[in-house]
Amino acid sequence: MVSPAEDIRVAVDLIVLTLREDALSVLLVQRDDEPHRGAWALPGGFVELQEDLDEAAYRVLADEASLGSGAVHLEQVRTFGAPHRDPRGRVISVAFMALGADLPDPRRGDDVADARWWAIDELAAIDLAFDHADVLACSIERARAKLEYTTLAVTFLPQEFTISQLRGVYESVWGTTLDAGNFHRKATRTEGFLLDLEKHAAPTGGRPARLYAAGPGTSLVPPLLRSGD
Amino acid sequence: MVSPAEDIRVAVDLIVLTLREDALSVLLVQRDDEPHRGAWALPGGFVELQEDLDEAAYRVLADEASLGSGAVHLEQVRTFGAPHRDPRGRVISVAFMALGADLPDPRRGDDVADARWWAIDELAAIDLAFDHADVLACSIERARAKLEYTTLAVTFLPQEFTISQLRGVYESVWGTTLDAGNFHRKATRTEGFLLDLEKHAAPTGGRPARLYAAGPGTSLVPPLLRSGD
DNA sequence: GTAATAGTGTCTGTGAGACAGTATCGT
DNA sequence: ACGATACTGTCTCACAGACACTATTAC
Repeated sequence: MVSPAEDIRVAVDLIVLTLREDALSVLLVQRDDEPHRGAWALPGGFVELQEDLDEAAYRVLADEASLGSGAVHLEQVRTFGAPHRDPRGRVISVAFMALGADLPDPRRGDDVADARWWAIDELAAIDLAFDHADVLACSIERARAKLEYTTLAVTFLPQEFTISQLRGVYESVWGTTLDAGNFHRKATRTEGFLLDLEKHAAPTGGRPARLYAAGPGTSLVPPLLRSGD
Repeated sequence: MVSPAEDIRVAVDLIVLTLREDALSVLLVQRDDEPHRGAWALPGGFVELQEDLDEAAYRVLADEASLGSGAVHLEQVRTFGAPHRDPRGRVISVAFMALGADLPDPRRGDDVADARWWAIDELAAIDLAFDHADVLACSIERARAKLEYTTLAVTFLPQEFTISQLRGVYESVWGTTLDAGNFHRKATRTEGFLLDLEKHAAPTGGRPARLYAAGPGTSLVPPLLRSGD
């Protein structure tokens, strides 16, 4: 069977999300080549022949963001393949979302003029390269939705955390405020969500908060809905 | 920029789901070529150079299932790209789920020995080609989950339908039984789900059922959870 | 009338949201 | 003492599930 698609190339694009000072932020790189030279874009790269899709994503994560695979939760979002999304030719891109706690400032990679974290709210002002604004919007909506019915929020936090910090994740990602008391009850009473470490954090001007770690569960039943919006 | 991925080919695979005699069923084709000659597989095909991914999916749908784009709801599921999933070489496949009402029996296409509907429950007995069992399982789980929080169930029904038929969709796809009275109340009182046509179906041995059409809403708030399972 | 299917009412338990109250720290 | 943060109790409303009841057809 002869392939009619020999000139299609396959890439992965990464939407690396973290919380920086309570703001949901994404890692962008400034392009050093045409097309879109000087524009900000999602980190990405072509898939190699002997490499699975998520291996490619991990490789790009290491190359362009100096992040090891242990630091993040990686998840496929969607594949984007409009014929002219890349002016160089036909490129189909598999978008991966990477969520991590307190990720470091990026070091500069190849083909890249600069790399930095952007708060989501800052991005209304700038134009992203290619269709990356769509890809990003799709991923952020996915992340927001998955906080509702999975335990994904803990991936934004260090190994040990307090309920207040966990609530802060929900508030920052959703852009809402939540009732502290009701959230506390809901989080602590949901089976499998949290592991009580039976110790306390250093106090920060009030009663010291109990420390928790991520529990064994991955889904939240019943879900934690952002109903009030 | 030289691509290191010139030999990767991109395909779409289709998971065409419908209800046949109250059984969730999928369209499979029997391969007429190596590899996996004689095995049953999901319909699929390579993406052409000037064609968007969903255009490719619609084309395959027309070629291998004689289904027009109006008849189905098409939705991207996930992309599968393990290096040796296809023994002929590196093939990355974007999986699309197509849901439709009462779809016709397929006519035979090219490269295909046979094509028919299989009830999901029959598939435990047979081995699908490539990684298509994984692809199918992933899609069915997606469909089951989306019935909970979207109005997707109506895509399995004709334009005009009764509440009983709608409940039948949920029962068939989830493999559960639901309380008729509670379901009726829930479905009719969820804003945007249904459009009351203010007429009745021909009776079938009992009180004639009111007819409804799909409403304008796409998401179900609050969701219709398969909690009892 | 009976059987069958459609649709409503009613009760009960669970849980979310509002918000008041208690606990434990620093100063 | 007081302010600040962490938790807990209580009330109310909405809704899911169980299930009894009424409605409208065919026979």
